[in-house]
Amino acid sequence: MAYWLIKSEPDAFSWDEQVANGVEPWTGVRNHQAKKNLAGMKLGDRAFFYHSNIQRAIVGVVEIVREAYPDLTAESGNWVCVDVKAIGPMPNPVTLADIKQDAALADLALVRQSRLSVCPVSAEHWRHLCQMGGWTGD
DNA sequence: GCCAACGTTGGC
DNA sequence: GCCAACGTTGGC
Repeated sequence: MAYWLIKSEPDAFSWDEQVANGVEPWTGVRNHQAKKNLAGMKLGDRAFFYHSNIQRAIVGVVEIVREAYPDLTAESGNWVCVDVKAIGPMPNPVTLADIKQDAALADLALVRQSRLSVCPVSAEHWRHLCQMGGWTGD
């Protein structure tokens, strides 16, 4: 199983909305590297749900429940989306400031490529971030 | 095919 | 609100 991190501006689509909706199509990605990451997602993969801009913190965990398929919100280009399902909130949201202070997370894609909205997360980083956030799920 | 100009994203 | 990073566009 692979791990990911997906970003959303809470003004546009928040964790609360994700929880309320349950399963949500993750549309609107218009960046080739992010698209490549979306296309690499497999059923059952987990992803951190990150609030950019205002809050800048990992606030929840989602699971990929449908692999990449055409993003119908795209007017042109072959963009894709996946469906994600809320698993649960991060007990203690892990802020970007926390992440940046941790040397073990220095090469996290989130830090190195701040503009990439869909990032891979290694298994070690995933465990580390779960520990920081008090996530006790699997 | 190069590069300057410009737009967008996201952190601060 | 500003700025850095980076992607895209268009002139040459």
